[in-house]
Amino acid sequence: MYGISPRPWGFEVSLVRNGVRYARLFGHASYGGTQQALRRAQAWRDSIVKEHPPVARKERAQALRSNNKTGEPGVFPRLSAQGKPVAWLAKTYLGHEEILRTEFELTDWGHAARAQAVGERQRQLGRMVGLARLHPAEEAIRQRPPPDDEAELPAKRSKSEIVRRNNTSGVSGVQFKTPRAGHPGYWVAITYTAGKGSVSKSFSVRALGHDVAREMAIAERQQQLRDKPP
DNA sequence: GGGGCTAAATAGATGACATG
DNA sequence: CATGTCATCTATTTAGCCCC
Repeated sequence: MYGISPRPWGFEVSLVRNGVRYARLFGHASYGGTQQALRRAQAWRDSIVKEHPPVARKERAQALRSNNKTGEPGVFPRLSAQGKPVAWLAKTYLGHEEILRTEFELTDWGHAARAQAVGERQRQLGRMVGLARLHPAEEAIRQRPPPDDEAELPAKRSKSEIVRRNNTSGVSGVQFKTPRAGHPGYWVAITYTAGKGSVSKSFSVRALGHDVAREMAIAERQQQLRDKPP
């Protein structure tokens, strides 16, 4: 479930690479069930992970932080109580149990101490290996070959195909209405197009009968979807 | 000459809000 | 109501620094 958060309506995938967020939603209504939505979410998550491997640790360690004063990451002076530099040092974090550190005292090196530290820092970086470890699951995902039954998953359904929980007709965009008590009612087909409002057509039960009106409304809805601009 | 604490940066997880 | 976007919280990594 790495990078995937369960939602009441399905799953959300959200990953960040180099400051860019890659996020996508996989609702079970859109993807034909919880299992299929999860499979899709995982496939997409895997593709993002493979497309955007993390930076090399070595590279990341070179980034200058805002509190850096020397202009060289990992290189800084050791100051005396009076605030005067007494030595320059190079420090690099290789791992919890291995932190490299070398000091170049001014008494030994004079003005060359700083340059020595810069050079030493470069040598230290040479020992830093691997990619930034973002999450234990990352490596496994990058190795894993894509599943071969990917194509068998149902295609994403458009919003207009989704039958909502409160739908009474079994067909999205088709509903039965009774304007007032005693009225035989009518079937309506309605389709919404973003920015353009919606078109609708009604089919009277009094004129057509219940079943015919319903069938015609369903047919009308399908026609509306065919006419609908993208 | 280190040991160890801490701040800064980054990214995953999660909740709030928006939209059709 | 279902889906989409954004903000915020939290965990991890590691440079910078203090102090013995």
